[in-house]
Amino acid sequence: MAAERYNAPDREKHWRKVWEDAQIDRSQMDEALPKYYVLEMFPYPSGRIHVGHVRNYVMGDVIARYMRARGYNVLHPMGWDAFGLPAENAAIERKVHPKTWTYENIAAMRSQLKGIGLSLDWSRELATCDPEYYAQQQRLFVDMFKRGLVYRKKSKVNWDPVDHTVLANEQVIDGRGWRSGAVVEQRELSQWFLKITEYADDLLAALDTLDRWPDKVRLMQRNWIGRSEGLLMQFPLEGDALPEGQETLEVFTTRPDTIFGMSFCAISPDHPLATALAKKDTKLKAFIDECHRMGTSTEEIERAEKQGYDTGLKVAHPFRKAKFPVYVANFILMDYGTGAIFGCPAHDQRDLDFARKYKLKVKPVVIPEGEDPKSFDVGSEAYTGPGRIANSSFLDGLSVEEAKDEVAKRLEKRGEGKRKVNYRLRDWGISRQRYWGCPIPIIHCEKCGAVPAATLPVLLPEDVSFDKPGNPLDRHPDFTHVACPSCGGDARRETDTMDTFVDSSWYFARFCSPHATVPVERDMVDYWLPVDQYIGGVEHAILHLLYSRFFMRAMSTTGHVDLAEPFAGLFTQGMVIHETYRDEDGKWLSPDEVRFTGNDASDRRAVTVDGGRPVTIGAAEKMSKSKRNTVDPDHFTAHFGADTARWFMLSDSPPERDVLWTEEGVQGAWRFIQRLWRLVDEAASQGAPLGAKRPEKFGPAADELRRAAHRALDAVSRNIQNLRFNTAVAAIYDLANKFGAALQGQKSAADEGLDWALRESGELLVQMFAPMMPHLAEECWARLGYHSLVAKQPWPEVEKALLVDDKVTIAVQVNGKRRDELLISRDASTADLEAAALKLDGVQRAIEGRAIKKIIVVPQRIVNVVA
RNA sequence: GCGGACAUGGCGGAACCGGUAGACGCAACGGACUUAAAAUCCGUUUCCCGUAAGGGAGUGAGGGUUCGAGUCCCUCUGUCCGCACCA
Repeated sequence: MAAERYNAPDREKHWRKVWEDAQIDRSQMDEALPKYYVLEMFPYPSGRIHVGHVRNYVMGDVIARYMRARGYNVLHPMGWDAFGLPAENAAIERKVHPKTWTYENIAAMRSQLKGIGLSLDWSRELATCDPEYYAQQQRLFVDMFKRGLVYRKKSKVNWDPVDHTVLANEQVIDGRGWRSGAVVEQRELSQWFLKITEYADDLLAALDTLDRWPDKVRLMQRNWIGRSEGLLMQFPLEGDALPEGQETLEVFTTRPDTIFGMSFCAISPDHPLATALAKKDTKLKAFIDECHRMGTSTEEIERAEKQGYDTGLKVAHPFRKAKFPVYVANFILMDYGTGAIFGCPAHDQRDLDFARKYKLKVKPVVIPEGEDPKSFDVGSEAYTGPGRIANSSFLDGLSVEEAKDEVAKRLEKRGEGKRKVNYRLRDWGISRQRYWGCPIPIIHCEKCGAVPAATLPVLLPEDVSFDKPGNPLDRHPDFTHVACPSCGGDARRETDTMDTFVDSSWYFARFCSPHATVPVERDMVDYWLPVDQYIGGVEHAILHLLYSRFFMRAMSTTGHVDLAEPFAGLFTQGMVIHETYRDEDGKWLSPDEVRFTGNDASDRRAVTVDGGRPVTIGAAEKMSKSKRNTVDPDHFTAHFGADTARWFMLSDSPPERDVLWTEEGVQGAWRFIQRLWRLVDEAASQGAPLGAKRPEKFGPAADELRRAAHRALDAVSRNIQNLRFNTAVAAIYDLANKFGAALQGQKSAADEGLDWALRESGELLVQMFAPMMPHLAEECWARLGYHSLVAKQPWPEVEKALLVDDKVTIAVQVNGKRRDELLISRDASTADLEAAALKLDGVQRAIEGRAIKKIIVVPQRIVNVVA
C-alpha cells in the first residue's frame, strides 16, 4: 500500500510546535557538559530574509543539531545588526521613523526565520538598536576611553554640499552624491578613533594560532595589517617658497637600497607641506582641490592616472651632490607612512608611471641575476625582484638586504634616518555623522575638553525629523545642550554616532548573557567563548573579523573578558546566485514574470508571462533587489516546505562556493523528500518491528545493506563535522538508492536478517538526515513507531567492523596506465599481488612480451608494472 | 593600481597523504506501468574509433618532477572577490 504524499507545509508546522513546547534549543550554562557555540553572522534587518540568509543559517543549524546529538551543550543564538544607513534612507524616502521601520522589519524577518525550523535559542535574541544593548556598548566605550584606547583626530570624509551630509564610499558615484548629484567634496572633521594599531603586532602574530580559519582569510588579514620594516629618512629641503619651520621632509621607505636610483620626492595632497605651499600658490591649491574630488577610497586613488604638481622645492640627496624636485602627487596616501616618499622609478611601478609621465630619470640600481648593469633597462615594467646593487657608489655589489642595512646604518649615524616598523593598518575611525546609530557618550566642554557622559545610557531621542538635510541630532536642542559632568558648566553633547561595525564587534559575547546589566557576565563568557564555529560571508573576511578580534583584546584590557580570539573556527560560505532576465527594453524581470519555451538545455529561451515578449536570459548573479532575481523564501516554503529549501541549499555545491538556485534543483530536492518518505514507510511495514531482537546471523543481502548504512553513517558524520554538506548529501542519496534496492530485493527473495537490517538502516538513514531535514525526520521517526523526538536522540554509533571489507579491488597499471583490475583479499602480501597482477589478461596484453623492469606495489591501492 | 581566490562531462560537483578521474545530483535519451498524462520504477550517458571484444584521448593552456599528477613545482590565460563611511 503506497503511502500518501508527504504534506510538508502542514507537517512542518506541527513539528515546529512540538519542538517549541519541548524547548529543544534552549541553552543553559552547565559546567558538567562540554559546550559548543555555533553562530552565524547576524543579519541586517532589511525587511525580508532572502535565500542567501537561509543558506547561512541552515549550515549553522545542521552543525547545532549534529553537535547536540553528539552530546554537547550547544549555544545557537540569533540577533539583529539593526543600526545603519538603510533605516535613515527609509525615513527620508518614506517618512517612516527609523525605529519603526527597523522593528517592523525585525518582526517580519523573525517570523520568516521561524518558518525554516532553525533550532535557535530565541530567548537570547537581541537587536543592536535596543537601548538594552547599546547602553552596554557605551559602557565599553567609556571604559576604553579611560584606558586610553580612544582618541580624537581630524580625518577626511566625503561631503555632499547639497544634502549637508557625509556620504559613504558607496554613496559616491563618479564623484557625485547618489541622491543630490552634487559634486562631492572632501572635508576634514574631528572624529573618534579606536587604537586598533596598539594591537597590530598581536593581531598579526595570533593569526598563526587560528588553525580552524581558512588560510585565505588569514592571508587577507595579514596583508591588511601590512607590517613592513623600513626607514624614516630626513631630506633637507630648499627653495624660495619653502614655508617656515619645514626645512626637512620626512619620508618612509621600505627600499632604502634604491636610494641611488631616486629621481624625485612626492608628497600627498594632504601633507602639511602641501597645505602650507598652497596658501601662496593658487595653481597648487587648484591641483589639490582637484585631487579632493577624487574620492577617499584607496582603490580610486591608486587607480587614477598618476598626476603631480611640481612645487619648485628641491631635496638634496643624502649621499650625492644632486638635487631632486618635490612633487605633490595624487597617488600618495597621507594615511600611510609619513605621506611622503622618495621615488625610485626603476623599482616601483607607481613611481615608474609617474616618472614616464613627467619625463624624470629612470636609473636601475638593482640588477637581476644574469643581467649586465650597463645594459639593463626596465622598459615599462619596474623591476621589484632580488638582485645585486649597481650604479650606487658604496652600495655596489651588495644584495638588496645588505644594501638596506648599510643605508640605514649610515643615516642613523648621521641622525637623518631611523628604522621603523610601519603598518598599513590604521586606527579605526568610528564617528558617523548620522542619527541611527549608537550615540557616542561624550560631552564637549570648553573648559574640560571631551568628557565621558556621567549618566548612561545616552538614549537616542525619538522626536526627530528627516525633512531637513543633515543629522537630526545636530538640531535637537534637548539632546545637544547639557551640563558638563565635570565642571557643571554649559557644554555640548557629541552628536556623532558609532560605526555599526562597533555593534557587531562584541554581539557574540553579549549572547552569553543577553539581558545582563553589565556588558558581559564573566562566568558566562568564560564558559561559552570562544565561538567554536562561526559562519558567514567572505565579504567580512577583513573588517568585521579584525574589529572583533581587536574588541576581544580591548575588552581584555578593560577587564571585561579574558580572551584574545573570539572565533576558534571560521567558515566563509558562498552566495546564492540566480539567472537574470531582461525584456527588450532592458528592464529587469523577476523569475515569476518569465516563461521558458526552449526544447532542451541547449535551446533555452524565454518569453514574458503576460504578453509573450522575448526575454534575454542573463548570467547568474548574486541575488539582488535591483536585478529582481531574488527568490522569496516564504512563497517557496508555503508550497514545498522548509526542508526542501534546506536540502537544496546543502546539496551539490560545496558550501564555500556560490550555489546556483534553479527550479530543477528545487524539484529534485522535493522529489527526494517524497522518496524518502515512501522508503521509510515501506521499511516500517516490511522491516522488523520496533525493538526486535538482533539476529545472530545475517545473509549476504542483509550484510551488504548494513555495510552500506554504516559506511554512509561514517561518511555523513565526518562530512558534517568538516562542513562538507554536499558530500554528506551525496552519501545519503547513495544509501537511499541502496536501501531502495534492498527493499525491492526483499520482495523477490528472503535473506536471513534482512528485515532487521532494513529497520536498522532505515532508522540510521532518518537520523543521518535529521540535522538537515529535521521536520521530515520527525515524521519518519514517528512512522517507524517511536513516540520520542529524533531531535533528542543521541547520534548513532558506527559499527567499525562493518567499514572494513575483506576483499578489495585494486587497479593494475602497466607503465602508469590502468590495464586491468584485481579483486583480492585485503591483506594479500606484496608477493601475492605481484603474482596475481602478472596473470591478468589485460596486463599480459599490455606488456606484449617485453621484459619487466620493476613492479611497484602499494598494498590495498595499486600495482604498477613497469615494462 | 594593490591584494586574494578559483578553473574537472551538457550542468552543479566528487576524488582521504601523489595511486582505478567523473561518486552523488540535475538535464537528456531509451524502456516499464497507464486509455492518457502526471507521479513512480528500470536502464544508458566524458569524447573519438569499433557491432563487439578492445583501443586512443582526456581535469583552462604550455612545460617540469615521479613508476604514477586533477592533486606537487614553474610560466601563461580566463573568471570572480576585497580595498577602511554598505552591512
